[in-house]
Order: sequence, then C-alpha cells, then structure tokens
Amino acid sequence: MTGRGQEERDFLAAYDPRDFAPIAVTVDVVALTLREGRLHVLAVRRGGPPFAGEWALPGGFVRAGQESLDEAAARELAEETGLDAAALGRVHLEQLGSYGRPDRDPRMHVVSVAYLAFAPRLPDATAGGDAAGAEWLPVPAISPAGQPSSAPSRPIGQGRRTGTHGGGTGRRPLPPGPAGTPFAFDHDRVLADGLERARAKIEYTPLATAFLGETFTISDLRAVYEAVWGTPLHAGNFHRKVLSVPGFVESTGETGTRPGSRGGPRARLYRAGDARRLHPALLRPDREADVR
Amino acid sequence: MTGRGQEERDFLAAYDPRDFAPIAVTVDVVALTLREGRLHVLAVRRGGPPFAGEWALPGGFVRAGQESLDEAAARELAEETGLDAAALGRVHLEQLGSYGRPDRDPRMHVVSVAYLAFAPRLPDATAGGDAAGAEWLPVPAISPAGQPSSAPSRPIGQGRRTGTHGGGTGRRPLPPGPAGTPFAFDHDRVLADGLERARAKIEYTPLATAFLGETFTISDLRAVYEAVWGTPLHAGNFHRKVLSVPGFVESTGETGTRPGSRGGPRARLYRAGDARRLHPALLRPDREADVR
DNA sequence: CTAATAGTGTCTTTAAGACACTATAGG
DNA sequence: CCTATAGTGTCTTAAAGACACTATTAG
Repeated sequence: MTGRGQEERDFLAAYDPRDFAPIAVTVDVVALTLREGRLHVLAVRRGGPPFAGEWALPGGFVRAGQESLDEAAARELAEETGLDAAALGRVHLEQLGSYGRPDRDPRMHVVSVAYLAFAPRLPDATAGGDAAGAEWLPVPAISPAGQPSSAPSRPIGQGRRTGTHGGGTGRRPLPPGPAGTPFAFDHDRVLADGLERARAKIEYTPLATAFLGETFTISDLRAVYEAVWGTPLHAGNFHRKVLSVPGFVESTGETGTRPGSRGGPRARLYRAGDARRLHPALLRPDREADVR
Repeated sequence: MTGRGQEERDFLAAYDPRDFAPIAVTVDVVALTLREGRLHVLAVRRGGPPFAGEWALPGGFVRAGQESLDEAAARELAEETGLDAAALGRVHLEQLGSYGRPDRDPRMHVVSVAYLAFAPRLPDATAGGDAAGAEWLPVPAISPAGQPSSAPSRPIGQGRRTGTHGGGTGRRPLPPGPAGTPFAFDHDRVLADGLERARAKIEYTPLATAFLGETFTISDLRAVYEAVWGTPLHAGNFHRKVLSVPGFVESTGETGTRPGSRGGPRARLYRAGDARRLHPALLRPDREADVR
C-alpha cells in the first residue's frame, strides 16, 4: 500500500521504528433511551480482564480499510441491540469525541472514538450479538450530576478553570448495579460527556423527538426534556413554547387514544417537523450555578 | 503487552488477521488567528504525494504509547508555529472531531483526530519545525460560505436533510493561492467544520478573547466577532451587551494609548473575565436562512 | 364528584436591536 | 473644522416565565 520516495517526509519522519507499535482504534457508543420516563444508557458487562465484571459502553474495533467511523459505530450499535437496518434508521447517531490517553487501556494504546445515540424505545437488548448481556441502565442512578469532564471542547494549554460544581440533576436512588456504578476504562468520563452533549443538544435542535415514536404528544415531548435535563418543566409554558418554534413539531390531525392514567382530555398528536435547529432555542432553566 | 485467555473475546473476536493491517492515527489542527482584522488559518504546503504541492492542515502521527491526543495536537501546533510552552499556554486548543473514512488517505486507513485552536497574533510561522513553509492563509478567500459538512454532530441513519445554503460569509477576493484553495485529503471539510465550531463557540463562551492579547478594547473584541462571523455588528449595542454579560470582561482601570487612525476618544482596556460561558449568550444575527 | 391533565390567556420582566446623541481626539 | 470612533440613553419588540383559568375525561 505504501509507495516510496517523497513520502519519506510524511510517513517515515513521523514513524520511527519504535512508534510502530500500532495504535488500535475503537468506537464506543453512548446510547440513550427513555424507559418509564427515565433516561437509560446501554451498557455491557465485561467478560474478561481488564475490568472484568464491570460495566462498559458497547463498542469494538474499527475494521481497518473496510469501514468509516460512522459505519463502525452504527454496526456496533446494531450488533449490541439486535437492531435491523430499518430500526437503526430511526436512531440518531452522532460523533461525540475521541479519547486517546496512552494508559486508558492497560493492554496497549487504544484510541476510542465515542458516539452518542438517541433511540426511541427499543425491545430489550439482551438478545443481541457477540456481547450477550447488553442492558439498559437507568442514568440517574449512575451519574448523579454528570459534569462534563474531558475530551471534547476542553481547553488544554489554558488555566481559567474553577472547581465550582453546580446543580444536582438526578435524584432517585434505585441503583441497578452498585450505586454510582463505575464503568471500565474511562467510560465514566465518556458517559458524562455524552450526557452533557445530550442535554445541550436538545436545547437548540429538535433531537428530543428522536427519543419518541413516529407520533407523540406534547406531554411525551416534555417528558423527554424532563428526563434528560432532570428538571420538572412547567407544562403550560412548555406547550406554548414548543408550538411557537417554527418547524419543531407539526400536527397530525389525530388525537391520542388514552389520556392520563386517571383521566383528563385526550392530547393531540404531533410528529417531528422539518427544522434542524430550534429558533429560538429551548434553554435549560437557570444553570447560573455551574456556569462560571 | 497482551495477555491470553479471556481477552480473546475482546481482542481476537474483533481482530481477525486481515484486519491487522493497522490503522494509523494522526492529529490535524485547524489553527485560527486574526491578522489585519481578517481571520487566518494555519496551513502547510505538502512536499510529496499524495496531494503534493497542495495546502493541508498542520498535523502528524500520534506517538503510540507516548502521548495523549491533546498532547499530540499541542506538540504539532508548537512544532508548526515555533511556539514555546509559554506562548502555547495562551492558545486555546480543543478537540474538534475525528475523520476516519478508509479512503481519505490513499496510502492506508488513517484516522485523523482534528483539533481547533484559537491563537492571538503570533510571529510568522515559517521559521517553525519539520514542515518548513507553514503559513497563515486568510480564511474568507478559502471558504466562501464554510458550511459545516461532516464528522462532528452529523446524524447517520436519518434523513431530514435539506440542501439550503444560507448567508455568504466571506467577501473580498485576494486569494493567496488559487481562489477557493482546495486542501489535501478531507481537510476542506475539517476546516469547514472548524470554522462552524468557532462561529458557534464564541456565541456562548468568552473564547473570542483567546484571539486577543492580555488586554484589549471592546472594539478589538468586536473585530474578532466580525471577522469570525463575517458580519458587521452594531458598535453601540455590542458594547453594551458585552459589558452586561457577567464575567465576560473585566476592566483594567487603564485606557488605550491610541485612538483610531484618524482620531477619536481613547478606548478603555479590559481583560478576560472569569466566566466560562456567556449568559445570556451573544447570538449571531439572524441565521434564519440556513437554519432549516 | 374528584382529581389530574390538555391547552389557553394574560401579565411581568428580561433581552435584543434600531436609532439618536454626546464626547473625544487626530488630521 | 471635519470626521471617525467611544460610549450612553431611549424606545420598540420578542421572548421567557409566573400564574390563573377552562375544558375534558377516568375512576
């Protein structure tokens, strides 16, 4: 595959023999979904060392020369959830960031490209592919505050950092594994970054709809925001706000079958609109605390 | 470095022999700065094939087992600009995204982790390290609109894309190389993504100050916004807005030495404040056009 | 009937932007 | 004196949030 001559300056200058211990490239996916009104993340139990028995994000090696990063992430997600191509089409998948500290995997230098996925409710994952035992873990139990911490958008040379640590986001207990479940490798950090990205992303994009089915009520949509942000929102104001943003949702003339569990009017049904960004944005309630 | 046994499931399952053609990992840096009121990007001329003679973003291979991605990016930037550690400390450097299509480099599968840098005015880069010939190219000449296009934050499975193509950003001609300079590899796309990130980032963070020296006037700061966004801003409103955002800038009691070129009052000097995000944000003037 | 929710009306406060105006200095 | 810029005042409009209220339906 390699020619000779001029490429020396490009390849060999940077590739001295002992660097030739290769770097492995993996993709890991922070897949989020809503179950019973709570945010869940897809996790797998590690079968062997290192970190045997601990939770980890689903992921795997990129197939050299055969697939792009996006394709690898989609493949891993499909394998882990048992999704077919059609179902995968309804999942939003975007790149989150890359993590490459040389000591993040004790075996060798592994660069992991993390992806973030928003999925509507899916069948239980366990049936999936290689890594039997993928499960949806409730997020609040894992990540009490979920401060973003590392790779994406972190200044490097610069000082100007304060330790302030603002509002608590998650509440309820009910840990499925041990509370504050530690993830293998640096996956705690990847998850925290993914959560922060998700929280920010639904502010200015209509992607909250990616957690829902084809049609949904405004209350369903509000439940997404409340679960992702971990804050209750004012129903009336939320309703008006959503309808006032052009292209966020569009009405299907339909109206939902069942009201609340104990009565109430039937809500109208909407589907995702054609906007790709929300203008004006739907900003989180005051984050003053963790803002500086 | 590798053990045996249980790791089979993790390593070997994904690592069949023919995949073992390694993937190379590089970092590439979109380094932006302001010169004569215009946005410039650091570029190098490629000495050999592929893409011999074309412009490319500065970058190089990550040293396996020796450095993190952040460190590799900082090292490459320092080598290319001839910056010492002190000067590097004044540069904002953050991860932009990763690019890994198998055919992006004709020689082999190379995953590039791109970084974005905001630098204050620096001495000319040419003196630098290995790749003699790094230069600051004016951005408007290269990237007339600079639509973001690929890796970061792009949905994969999903449709919902429109070809709309909004406001023109750059104007003036004066191409330094050929107009609409094509970059090697997929660096056009990386640059476009970096520009879009930069434009978005100065909306809700105080990072515009990273383009300036220790102290600056409000007009200096406005010049940054105008150059990055490619839009003239209303001086009076901008002034009031900047001072009203808590923690954006803080006054040094000083006042600048020289007014405009043809007179006027001396402007007060400010330095960067302690905020890490701007609340409320400084939003770009109506982007309605490219918004859906 | 009671209770909970869907959806709307209205008012206050904040912020953005248009515009006008004063003050300051160099040529 | 002329001109460009620094900085402030004021008004209009948009938007967010608090609060109140009506309508609808299950139990």
